Amino acid sequence: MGGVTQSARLSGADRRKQLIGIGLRMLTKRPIHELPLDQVAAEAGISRGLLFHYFPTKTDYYQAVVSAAARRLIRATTPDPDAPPADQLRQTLDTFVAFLERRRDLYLALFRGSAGGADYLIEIYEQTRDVFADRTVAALGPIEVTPALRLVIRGWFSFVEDTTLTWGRDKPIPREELLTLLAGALPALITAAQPTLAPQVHNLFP
Amino acid sequence: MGGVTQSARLSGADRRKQLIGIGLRMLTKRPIHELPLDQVAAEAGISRGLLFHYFPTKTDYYQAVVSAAARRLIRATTPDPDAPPADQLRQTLDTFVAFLERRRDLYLALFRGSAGGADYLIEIYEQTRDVFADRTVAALGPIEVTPALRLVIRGWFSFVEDTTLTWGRDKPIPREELLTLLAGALPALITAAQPTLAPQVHNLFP
DNA sequence: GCGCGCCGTTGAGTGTTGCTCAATAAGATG
DNA sequence: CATCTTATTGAGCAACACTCAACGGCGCGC
Repeated sequence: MGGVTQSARLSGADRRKQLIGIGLRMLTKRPIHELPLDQVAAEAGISRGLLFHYFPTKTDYYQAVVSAAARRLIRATTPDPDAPPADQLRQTLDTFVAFLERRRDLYLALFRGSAGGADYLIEIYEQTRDVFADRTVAALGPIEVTPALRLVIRGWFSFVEDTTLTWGRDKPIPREELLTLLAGALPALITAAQPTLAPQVHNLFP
Repeated sequence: MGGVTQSARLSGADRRKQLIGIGLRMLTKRPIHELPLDQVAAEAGISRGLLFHYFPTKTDYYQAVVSAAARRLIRATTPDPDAPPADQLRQTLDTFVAFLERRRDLYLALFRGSAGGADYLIEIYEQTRDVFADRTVAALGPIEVTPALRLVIRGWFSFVEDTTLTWGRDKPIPREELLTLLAGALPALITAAQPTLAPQVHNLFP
């Protein structure tokens, strides 16, 4: 099983990183309420008491781990800021699908699973989605963001997230076709919601 | 607060129903790991021991409650079997939105965020979605269900679910407009995924 | 009406787990 | 070397999930 390394004295920051890393790994396999903090401490080679020194409650620890996962996701999907907006959106989509392929269990356990849980988890999930929504709006160029459009953009993210996760189970179509489908869905949805925007949006993905 | 009724001797089936009903109510307010089974027992006016007689583990109890919620959702959105397929889909959509409006917390707590995604919960969620996917396929009439189409239909459900939940927070557009948007999204997505189906699908919602 | 067994019900008891706290030891600073 | 900071420990507590042996009301056969 896990490498129960006898650990030397670490700096606070390093110890936190180590503990969060362990959580990132272990919470991918079991849900939070099935993970005793004793096991985390054992894995890190420290006493229970020290764990509580860094994370006063189990909730604090969990929150820190989920936040770390969110940061990873955002970092992994950050597009090249010098590329044209449409390309940036393409990149985000592509890297997002790649992330979900590689870290499927982590994503399911840490985001999807916690999205309906406690408030502090919903908060993290919402913030993450806001980042993607903002990137999408940026890619659309200078158009008025009506409430309906904002709704559709967030909904499109859900569509992308869920379709990719479902696709990842047995990959019933080629990856390229999936990406085309996901990309094509955005102008389709926007047009359905606001037909006046159709012309501006149709050449989003040439 | 809760009516701690001193309860008489009940039949097994009735006691189960009562306990599940209590779970349905209490789990809407706090997540499962913050709900001691003592409180459930107290609310029902029985001893802890009896609770474990009906549900051997806390997981068993939780699973039973989530299943019950899923059955409620499916029952509440079942369309009139004698109506034409397109009407049935309209009905499902309308009642689904109504359900999410009325039982928002319950839906969020028991489906969207079920405790870090244990397998038995994902299973229930998947089965529920399958029901909606099947209803949608039925409404489309006799067309070949390709893998891509199946993906899009599931994805549409996610779009509907999430958009409605987001909309429910501050209702930035009128309810009717939301329904039109959600309904219009299905043919739009299908067309985006499979242009050959466009003609058959465009008069889905007259 | 009477014994008898079934089953809903209880309450005390147990091991694990989240969390506290006072005391220790290792490194940095003067 | 003295002192101050801080990472670290381990004992101890309370809450909770879960067990188990015994009780008691109800229906059944006789």
